[in-house]
Amino acid sequence: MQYFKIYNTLSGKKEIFRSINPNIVTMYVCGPTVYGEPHLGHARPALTFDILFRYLKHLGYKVRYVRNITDVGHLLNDADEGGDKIGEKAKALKLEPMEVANFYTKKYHESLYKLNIENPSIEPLASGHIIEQIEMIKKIIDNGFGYEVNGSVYFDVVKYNESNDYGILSRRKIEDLMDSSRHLDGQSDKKNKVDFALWKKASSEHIMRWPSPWGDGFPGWHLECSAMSCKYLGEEFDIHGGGMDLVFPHHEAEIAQCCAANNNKGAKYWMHNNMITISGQKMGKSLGNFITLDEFFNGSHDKLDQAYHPMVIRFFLLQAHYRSTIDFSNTALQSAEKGLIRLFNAIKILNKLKPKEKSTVDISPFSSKCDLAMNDDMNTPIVLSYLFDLVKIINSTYEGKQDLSIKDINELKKLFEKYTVSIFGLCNSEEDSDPTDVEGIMSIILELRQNSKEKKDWEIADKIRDRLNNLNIEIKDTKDGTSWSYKK
RNA sequence: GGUCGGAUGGCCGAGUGGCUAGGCAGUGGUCUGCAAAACCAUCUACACCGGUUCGAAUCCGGUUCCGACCUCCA
Repeated sequence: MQYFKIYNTLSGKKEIFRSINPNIVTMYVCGPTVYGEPHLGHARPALTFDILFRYLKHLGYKVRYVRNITDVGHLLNDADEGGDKIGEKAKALKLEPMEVANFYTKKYHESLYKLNIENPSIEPLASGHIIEQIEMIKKIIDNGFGYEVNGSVYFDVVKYNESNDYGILSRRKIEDLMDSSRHLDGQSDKKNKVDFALWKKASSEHIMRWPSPWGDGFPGWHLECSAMSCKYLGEEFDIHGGGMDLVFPHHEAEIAQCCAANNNKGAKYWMHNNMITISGQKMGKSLGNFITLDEFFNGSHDKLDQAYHPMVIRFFLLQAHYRSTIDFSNTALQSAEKGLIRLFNAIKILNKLKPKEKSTVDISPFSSKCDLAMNDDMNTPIVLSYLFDLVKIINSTYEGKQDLSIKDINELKKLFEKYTVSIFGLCNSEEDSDPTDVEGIMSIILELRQNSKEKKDWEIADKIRDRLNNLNIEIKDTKDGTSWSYKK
């Protein structure tokens, strides 16, 4: 019996995953704030938890996967001042804030679709859950962990820490936070500088605003995830995911809010994907060194030598473990592209292998080795390394240097289908989407070329090859006849 | 400054006490009318200094360098 182990940030260890309810997994992942173009950094958590979503389903769980869209709140800085990001963008573009949010939500969806990332079960909007957030604030106040000042409501971290552990997730001590937190300019309404806003009073020029028991305002930084996870997954659920940069303060605050409101930490397992770096430094909006997904897909960014197919991006990310940083470079991406083509070619060849009586290689351990790697905190690079071992076997079988029985060939087909397509979501879209019978047409062309070759009419044979090459179709002459494939 | 993580071959990137990651690139060969692909073989490692051990890239201590979080961030 194999167990699925995942690294839990809460314990700092890999733990055996056991769902709260048998056969059902509830999972919440922090989605983007939709005020800018989706970039490579957004793709990492979306992909990490897409793999988890797919894998859990593979393990036989019914999964309810909630990934939010943040379309309100979030001030530009921590000093309780400045507009909110969406509002500022709306002002700059002279648009309604909801136009900004909708525009970038659509962009986000389009990019994830291209990356073959499955839709979550529920994708709630923060703006659609203001009532739930207000209700949660009321509970926090009633339980004595929130206080109102001048139309804003703050979370009393110091008081909370007396009976709970603020820092349980990020392993921080409140004394250190008191020492190191940035000094705020001007007077703050907060009792302590570690306190955070649950509700902010809207200044007169603030566009995004809602009525509340404390006056017109908008919800605080961290509240929406607590309110929405609770609404759709319950006070206690299985997995909460997001980028590592959200561990503190965002997820720490979420735990505090949930405990303060419901006396329950919320998620049992906290999972965090690492960052994407560019020349060793985090790729991020605030650093201005990010590359948008569209730019990758069409190659339009200065730093890019070429366009990269979404599947190449997907494969590139899967080649690293989700808890490692992964460094972007053109050479790394180009390597990934070639590797992916090699993988796809082998899958195609696999379907053409001629079975023999008996296999000369033992492929039986591979399936469980792949499962073992996946069960070890989703070690996708290791799974890929095994698949590439199999690529070698498939290719050498095609060359006639190895034999595979029909049983083993079918075994391999199942294995590649399971990992490459179902779990890793790598699809060779060019072949899947072709409505015409290209195979049939190609076999006619190749037959004619074969006739020329037999007559040693190299001119015709080469012409066919060159012309097809111009159409992005590559011809390969092998012992068993000629094969063809798309170049990219 | 505080907390945490990292340093692996030309590049990317796994592993974690003894046995090979894998991809890309390089080199030599096989195949081929040529080409491409593929196959076979092969080369370049575990930041530095100590220690533990029969044995360490892997454990322990120290050093250097890098990064993340401590403001919004995926």
